Parts: sequence; structure tokens; C-alpha cells
Amino acid sequence: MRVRRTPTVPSGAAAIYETIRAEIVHMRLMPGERLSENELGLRFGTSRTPVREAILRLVDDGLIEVRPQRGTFVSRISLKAVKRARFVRSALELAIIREAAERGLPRAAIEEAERAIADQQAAGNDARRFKDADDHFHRVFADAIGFGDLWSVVESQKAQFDRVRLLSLPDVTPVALLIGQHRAILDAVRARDAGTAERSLSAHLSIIVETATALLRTHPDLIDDDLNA
Amino acid sequence: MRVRRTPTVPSGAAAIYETIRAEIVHMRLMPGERLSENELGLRFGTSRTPVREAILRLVDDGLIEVRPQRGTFVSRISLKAVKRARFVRSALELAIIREAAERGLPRAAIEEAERAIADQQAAGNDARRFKDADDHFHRVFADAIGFGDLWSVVESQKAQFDRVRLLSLPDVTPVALLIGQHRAILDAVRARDAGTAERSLSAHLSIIVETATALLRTHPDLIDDDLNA
DNA sequence: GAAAACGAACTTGTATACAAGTATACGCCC
DNA sequence: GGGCGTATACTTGTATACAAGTTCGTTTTC
Repeated sequence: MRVRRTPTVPSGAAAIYETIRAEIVHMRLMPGERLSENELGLRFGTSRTPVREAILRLVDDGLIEVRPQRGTFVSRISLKAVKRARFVRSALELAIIREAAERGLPRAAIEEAERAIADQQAAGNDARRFKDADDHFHRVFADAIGFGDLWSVVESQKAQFDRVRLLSLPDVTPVALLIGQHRAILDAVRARDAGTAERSLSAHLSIIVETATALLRTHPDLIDDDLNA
Repeated sequence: MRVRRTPTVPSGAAAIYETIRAEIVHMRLMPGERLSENELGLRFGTSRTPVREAILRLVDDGLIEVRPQRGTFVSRISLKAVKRARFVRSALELAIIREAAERGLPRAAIEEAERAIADQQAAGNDARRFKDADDHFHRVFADAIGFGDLWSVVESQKAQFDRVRLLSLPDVTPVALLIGQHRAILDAVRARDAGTAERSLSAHLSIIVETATALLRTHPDLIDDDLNA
């Protein structure tokens, strides 16, 4: 367990970045919402400078938009970005799962994945806890196949539709189905069955697109329908 | 053809970023070389502020390392980073090629790929021109399958071993072999043969690892042998 | 002569000041 | 009352000033 040096109001550009990023991903800062470098500086007890550095990184992440001399805004959920992010994540995680199934995983990794599934079953209707456990499950494989820090790459894409997941859980997405798919993926990796593992994961990841387009009806103000733009 | 507003000494954070990035990737700034925010500011005719913003982005790209209060340095070529980047790029481009082969490509894209191969044949021993044509070939597929800007994702990974390619061309890497592989890939996509396309691309991308480890012997000062660290 | 300690000149990180541009609100004119 | 114009209060982008820390050279002392 990592200990934060400053429990409530962390300062320093890196800490500010993490804080704002988490607030966007967890929808405490809503898509389209306006931000102010000055206000954020006041809130974190710093000047604009470290706030600005954090914002610039979030722009690269596609989570914030800066319109010069006009304002800084939390990015709306872009269907185009979701589509691209899903393709990238899917390609990456399918390769990871195939590698895991072909080469096999250490026992510790298997057990960690089991724990993640158990956490998910225990999460019930706590959307955030469910999401954290879901992340944990996927992360186990990325970390275990020995190609270095692959999770950060997945994460950079994932941010684009984490918000979709939070909006949709548990109303739209059938929670039991997701858990069942995780179980199928893990069992296939255990059995060293790469083909089945890939098919299970593929089905698992394809849900997000349907979810996003479904949300377009319920939350049109939060979503940028830019697919045919 | 895009026209740069300022031909020789572009200013503004974004332009500075592009300039420094290109100089690192093209090995005009050597791995391990020390940089100074002040000097760069003088060179671009700006203050440290926009230089700093550019540097922060390059840190995210893994091309620059900043050691607080100690200095800013061009990252050495990390074998670990090369291994990870190759995995990511491979996963992504294989998915792209499969998609292209299964769904087919518009005629314009096919012709553009043909042109890229011709450029490569014409490049001869001009390593930089060869590399640009190589990039162009790969980019055609990323742009053509309709999942948005996938090339920028490939590019962010590619930067890690573009320097390896430049170091190795044409001494280590057999140029004719690379061109032949491009031809095989394009022919397979044309024939809508996803399996062959994938196998050809896979062979094409796997060369980089052997190349990097080979360079470890000839350029030990530029390469960080951190695989077993 | 050698070693240790001090100091000056760098480094990056942050705070503040200024410049250029935009939106809004208020007042004036019709 | 409605519309237009101006002024003011914002915004981000850049420049400069300050703070804290590291490195390296010099000087002093033994």
C-alpha cells in the first residue's frame, strides 16, 4: 500500500495531475465543465504554474481541452475517441492475453486475478469499487507477461471510456455478465487455451461501444456525437 | 503539403516540442546529452516557460529525463523500453493489418502504399529518407481503416526505437529484406489474406529486437542495458 | 602535498508580473 | 423598449523573479 505524503490537498505538479485526472475519470468533474487555472491554484495552494503543467498533461491524455484566451474545459465524451481507444485497447489486451495463455502465468498472478474477481462479486452496486476491481483484473495480465509497464499504455486509452463505464454501471451494463466473462477469460488462460481466451476477452471489450451509443440517448449533453463529423 | 509559418526557428511551445523531438529522433541530439532550459530558451528566442512545456511532453514520451536540480538529459536507448514498445506496436499494427486485410482498403490507400515502397527503393543509402518512406508505408494502413488517428499511438511507441533504426541503417539491417517484407505485406492485404499479412508484418517487426541487441556491442555508450535490472 | 571545507555558479521548481485576446455587462443612443 | 458600442473583468500564453538544491572549483588548513 502506497502512502500519500499529503493526505487531503496534495501539491506539486505531479500530484495535481493525479488529483484532477481522478476527478475527471470519476465524474466529479463533469464533461464540458469549465476549469480555471487560477481557481485550481487557489484550491491546491499553489500558483498557476504547477496547475498549468498538470493541465497540459491532461490535454495530451485527451481529458481536457484548452481554447486559448477562452477557457479550459473538461473534454466531453467523444464517440470517435471511444471508438479509437477501444480498438487500441482491444488490440493490446488481446495480444497480452494470448501471450499469457501461450506462455502461462506464475501462480501468484493467477491468484491475484482470482482475488480481483472475488472483489468484483463483493462490490455489489458500488460502481467505483466494481470499476477498481475490474481494472485490477485486467492489470494482472498486463503486468505478468514480462514486457514491462504495459498497463500504463492500456490506462492511457482506458481513460477515454472509464467515464462511459461509470455512467452505465449498474443501470445499463449487466454486471453479472461482466463477471462471468472475467471468469471465462481466467479459466481459458489457466487451461492455456489462447483461442478461447481471446474470444472471451474480445466479447468482453466489445460491450463498451454498445454502451456508449446507448448513453448517447440518456446523456446527450455529456457526449460528443462526432462519429460522422 | 503543410506549410510551416516560421521556416527556420519556430517558437511557441508546440513548435519547440516538435523541433526538439525531431532532433532527438534523428540523433542530432545524442542519447545521454545534456540539455539546458536556459540555452534552449536563448536558441528559440523565448523564455524558459515554453521550453519547459515542451520538455515536459518529451518526458512523457520517454525521450527526455529530468533529474530535479541536477539537469535535463536526452534519454539513452533503453532496451527495456524498446522491448515494451515493440510489443505494443506489434500488437497494434497486427490488429490494423488484419482489419485492413479482412475489410479491404480503398484504392487510394493501396496506391499510396505502392508509392511508399517505390520511395524506399529510390532512397538508396539515405537513411533518413528510407526511414521516412518506411513510416509512410506503415502509416497508410493506420489511417485507412477508419478508426481515427491510430498513427499517433504507433508513433508514440515508435519513437523509442526510431533511434535504433537510424543507428543501424544501412550497416546492420538488410535494406532489401525490409523492402521485400513491405511488398509481401501489401500483396497479402491486396489479396485479402489476413493470415499471410499478419505473418509478414510479424516477421518485419521482429527484426528490431535483434538489431537493438546487436547495437549494444557497437554503441554501448548510447544504450542502457536494463533488461535484467 | 593532500584533504577537507567553503563558496560561487549552475540546475530545475515555483511564484509573480505582464501581454494579448475574448466574453460579458452596462450604458448610451435611436 | 431595442440595439449597438464601449469598457471592464475575465481567460490563457509568455516573460521574469525568486527559492531550494547540486556540482564543481578554489581556498584554506593540516
